[in-house]
Amino acid sequence: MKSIGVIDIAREAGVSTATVSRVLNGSDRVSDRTRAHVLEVIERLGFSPNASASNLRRGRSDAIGIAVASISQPWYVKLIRELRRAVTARGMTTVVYDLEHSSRVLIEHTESARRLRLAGMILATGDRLDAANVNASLHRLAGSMPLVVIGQHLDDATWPTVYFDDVAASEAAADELLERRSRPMLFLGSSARSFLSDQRREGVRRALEARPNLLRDSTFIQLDGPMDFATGYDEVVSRADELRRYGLIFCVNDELALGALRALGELGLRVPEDLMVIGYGDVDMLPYLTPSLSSLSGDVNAIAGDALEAIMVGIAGEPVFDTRVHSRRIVHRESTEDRAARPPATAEGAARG
Amino acid sequence: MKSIGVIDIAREAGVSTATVSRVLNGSDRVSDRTRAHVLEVIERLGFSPNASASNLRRGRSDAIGIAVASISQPWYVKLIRELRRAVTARGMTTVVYDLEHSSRVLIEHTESARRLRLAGMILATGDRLDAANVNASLHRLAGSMPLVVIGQHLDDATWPTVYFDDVAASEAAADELLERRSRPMLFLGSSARSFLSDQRREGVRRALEARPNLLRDSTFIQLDGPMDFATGYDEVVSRADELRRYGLIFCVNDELALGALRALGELGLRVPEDLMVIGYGDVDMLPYLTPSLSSLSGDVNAIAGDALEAIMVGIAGEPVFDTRVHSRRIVHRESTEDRAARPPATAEGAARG
DNA sequence: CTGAAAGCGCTTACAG
DNA sequence: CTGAAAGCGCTTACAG
Repeated sequence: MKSIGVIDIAREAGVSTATVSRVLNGSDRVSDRTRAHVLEVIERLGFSPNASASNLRRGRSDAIGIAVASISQPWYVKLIRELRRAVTARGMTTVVYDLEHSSRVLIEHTESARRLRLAGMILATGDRLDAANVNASLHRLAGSMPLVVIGQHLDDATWPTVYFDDVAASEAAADELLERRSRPMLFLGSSARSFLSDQRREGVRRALEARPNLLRDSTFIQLDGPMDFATGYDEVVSRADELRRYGLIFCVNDELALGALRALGELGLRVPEDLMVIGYGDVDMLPYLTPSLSSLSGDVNAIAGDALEAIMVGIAGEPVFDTRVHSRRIVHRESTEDRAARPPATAEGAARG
Repeated sequence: MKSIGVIDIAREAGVSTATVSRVLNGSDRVSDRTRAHVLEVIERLGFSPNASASNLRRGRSDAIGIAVASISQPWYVKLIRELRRAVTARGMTTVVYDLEHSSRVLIEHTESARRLRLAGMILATGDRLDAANVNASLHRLAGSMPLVVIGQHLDDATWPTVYFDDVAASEAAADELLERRSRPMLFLGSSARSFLSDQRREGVRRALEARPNLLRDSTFIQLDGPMDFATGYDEVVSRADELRRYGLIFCVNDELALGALRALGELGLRVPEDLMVIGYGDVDMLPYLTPSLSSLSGDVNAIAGDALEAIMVGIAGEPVFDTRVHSRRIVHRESTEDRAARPPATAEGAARG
């Protein structure tokens, strides 16, 4: 079936295609009477303007790309939704890209975004972007459209960056927990592929550096595979013999922490009495675990607001800020409670964390 | 900056734009020598073909839309990834739409898909699609491109449908659990807005119908808000006084079940000794909870395979099957274990469920 | 194997 | 406020 175009609408309405186009685009250079008539015809014929033709003629798309490290991580889903809400409110649209933590997929998506001539791209990932092929793709992308990166600053970036200071957040959190319990730590999950996990480890290391005897007996585990529930579980179970050396397990994300929690339970170790556990990201389910999990939380809306401002200013062709840094806060729940024995479970209202 | 086009490539390579286009599209009507030369120029100038121009001229996009009820639910994320993998392997691309469980967003996205002249749309949701405005959008969409719906069959559907038989799955599961523990049930989460939750309740109801005395003392809770961790928690806490009446809490999704689990723990009720708990969806984290959560599992790949076949056949313009039905299986973990006292936690290897 | 030229469906500067 | 016409950057039927 041949689909309906502006020509069909123009003929049916007895006007020119220029007028149809003006109605479609909300131009005020159309009389109310003409506009109403044209809209009626559009509605009646079920006309939907061809976005390719429109974008081609205009020389740009009205869509902003949102690429995130993984849509299976709740923080990124919140970010996508907040950005979509804000972008839609400005009359533009969004295209979502799930990078699946894969540099191959990242490169595929950046090429796709270039072909689509998107209005701009917001890229949010903690995975390293400095591999040669990824870096080249990013620079090519930034040469085609405004780009904003959320999560990490690259030395050779020509684009604005918004991120959390995870070194400071980790150091502050580790410091606070070491004050409470002066014991060695097990750090779970730095990775050569993840920029953020490096930052998080670095912060913890700094806190331990001020306590050399604890640093000596602490362990930093590097993970090369996925950092998910199974890995958190496996890593803890495989270290069953040495766990009593530590006072805290510090995980680079909440998934690892949840897996660790399960493993500790199976091993008969109590949380927080024997070992405290803390994660990163503060996903929604943490208050509902038993024990509820503490985590380092980062405000989605603050980041989304900055990214949106940067991309809009960039689209307008104006100069954009270079870098914006946000801070995280620690959210204490049962897994880092300072207690010798568990209080009555209902007392804390932990589910309202 | 004016971006590079086929004309620039043609001039630089000393060929016509027709030849450049043939190289871009992998036509075999180009000599190897010419092809290599043109590709070199494309690479050197960093040329990226304008998708709008290409789509406009071809009259179609090579992108398939994938719209899911919510990207915060892991099953849908798996579906998206499996579909993307398969679509990419066929040389096409995907566009992801997150419906956020909102009919308004669904309508926005279907209109957007029509404007983009997508090659086809795969829509996966358990939310009701029979409201007048949603239904009209779907029929308009199906009039514009091949459509496949995953999750529910509508009587007036003109498109193929793939779904799980959740009535049968719920009935079988409830039956099995009632055999083990002949006690009334608390069913959590049917909703006027969710087709799937209706199906799931219906299956449970049928299993109870064969046991009238249990049916009489069972309770079916309708939820109008979100069906998330907080709701599962709140609903159980607010029924603290009556919980001992029940032998099982049957939840329409895993999120509710997790919230319920936490609430039961706070109330001092043991799972599964006092109450069994089962969810729906079998998300990855369930084996790592304490106790690990039982759930009804559905195979993503089988559904994705059928949906992909249907959309591809539809794009080819050939007749497509009407309906394909898949079955779910129950995955037993600690929360439905038949036991009087908890065995040693390490015994079961639950984390490998 | 290659090129000249038409045309996909819109939008917009220009003229009235 | 409205219309005639050019043109966005590709692809493809046609001719050679």
